[in-house]
Amino acid sequence: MRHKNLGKMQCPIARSLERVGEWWSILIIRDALHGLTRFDQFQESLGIAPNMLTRRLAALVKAGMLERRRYSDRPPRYEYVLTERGRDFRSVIIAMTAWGNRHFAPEGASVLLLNARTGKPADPVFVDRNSKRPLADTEFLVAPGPAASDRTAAKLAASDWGASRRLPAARGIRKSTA
Amino acid sequence: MRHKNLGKMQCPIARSLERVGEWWSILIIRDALHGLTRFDQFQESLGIAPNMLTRRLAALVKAGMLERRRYSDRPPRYEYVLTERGRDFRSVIIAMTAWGNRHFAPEGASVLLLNARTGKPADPVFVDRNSKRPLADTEFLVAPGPAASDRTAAKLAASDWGASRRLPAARGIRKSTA
DNA sequence: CCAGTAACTTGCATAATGCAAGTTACTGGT
DNA sequence: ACCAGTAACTTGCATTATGCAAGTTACTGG
Repeated sequence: MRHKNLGKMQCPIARSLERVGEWWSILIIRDALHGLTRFDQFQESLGIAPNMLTRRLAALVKAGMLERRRYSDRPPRYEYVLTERGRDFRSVIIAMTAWGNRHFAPEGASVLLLNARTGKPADPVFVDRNSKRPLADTEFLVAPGPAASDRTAAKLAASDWGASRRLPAARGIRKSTA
Repeated sequence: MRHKNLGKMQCPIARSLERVGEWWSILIIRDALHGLTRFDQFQESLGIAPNMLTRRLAALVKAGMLERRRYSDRPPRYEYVLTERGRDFRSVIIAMTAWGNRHFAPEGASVLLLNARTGKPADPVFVDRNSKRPLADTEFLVAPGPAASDRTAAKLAASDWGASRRLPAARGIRKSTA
C-alpha cells in the first residue's frame, strides 16, 4: 500500500521517517553504527529475512544513508558502509537508546553509553550548541522556519512546546488555515 | 503479519521501536507534543485514515505513551494526553527534527527550535550530563550494561562506535556466540 | 572436479494498511 | 418534536508489504 504522502510534508520528522521509518531501517543503522557492514552480519544480528534485508539495504542506499561498495570482484561481493548522513543519525540513535533505557529496561540497562576515560555511564542530554543550555528548559520552543508554508506556520502557532508567545524570529504566520 | 520479535530483544532501540515503530506513531506523538489532544485534531493534522488513527492511538495508550481521558459524558468524548513517558520522548523528536533539518530541507528549515530568550535558532547537540562533553567525541562508546545477555555482550564487544577497548564497566562477556 | 559455503534473489501465502462508507450519539435551530 | 449537522469512531474490502522456504550464482578448499 502506498504509505501515504510523508515526503510532501514539510515537517522534518515526516521527512526523516520517509527514509528511516520502515520497520527494520533503524535497527540496520544501529548495527551499522556498531560496525557491521556485510549482508550476512546484518542478517545474523537481526534475524531478518534475507529478501527484507535486501530491500531495506537498497532503500537505505537510495536514501543516502548507506553506500554499497564492492569489496570483491570474483565473486562480486558488496559491503554497506554508512555515509556522512548515516553517521549523523547517531544522535537519534542515542536519543532512542537513552529513552528506551529509561522506560523499557526494568531489569536494568543492557546497552550503555560510556565515557571512555572515566569508564562511567554517560547520561546524554541535549544542549544548545551556542548557549550551552539544556533543551529541556522551558525557554525553548518550536517555530516556523524560513521555508514554512502557511499551513505549517498556523499549526506551529498553536504549539504548546514551550511558551507560545510570539517571537521576533517566529515569523511567517499570515493566516490560520488549520 | 506478526512484526517479528523486537520485544524480546534486549536492545533499547528495538524496545523503543516496539512502542513507536509503527508508521504513524511518531507523527502522532509529535503532534501531541505540539499540544493536540483530540481525535479530529490528529486526523486533520495528519491526513490519516480514521481507523488507522483509532488503532495507533489505542496502541500508544497501551504502550503508556498517551492517556485516554474522558472530557465529556454525554456524548462520551475522549482526549489523548501525553504521559510522562510520552513527554520524555521529546528528546528523540528533537534529534529527528535536527537531523531532518540538516539533511532533508534543501529549501531551508520549515520547523525551527528556538531559544526563547535570544530568539535565535537552537542547535541541539548531545552532551554527557556529568562531564558536559559532546557525545560526538570519540571518547564515548557503547558497552553491555548490567542486564546484558551473553549474545548482547558479544555483539557489543565487536562494536565500532568509539574505541573498542575493554573497560572496567564493560563486563559481561563470557563467550562469543555471535 | 565435487562438496561446501557466502551472498543474494524469487515466489507465494499471509497479514497489515488505506480508503470509503456506515454507525452512534449528541447539539443547535425552528 | 423534528431534522440537519457534526464529532468520534467502526466496518469491509481491495491493495500492498512481509516472512518463509526454496532457488541461484559464484566462488574456495581439498
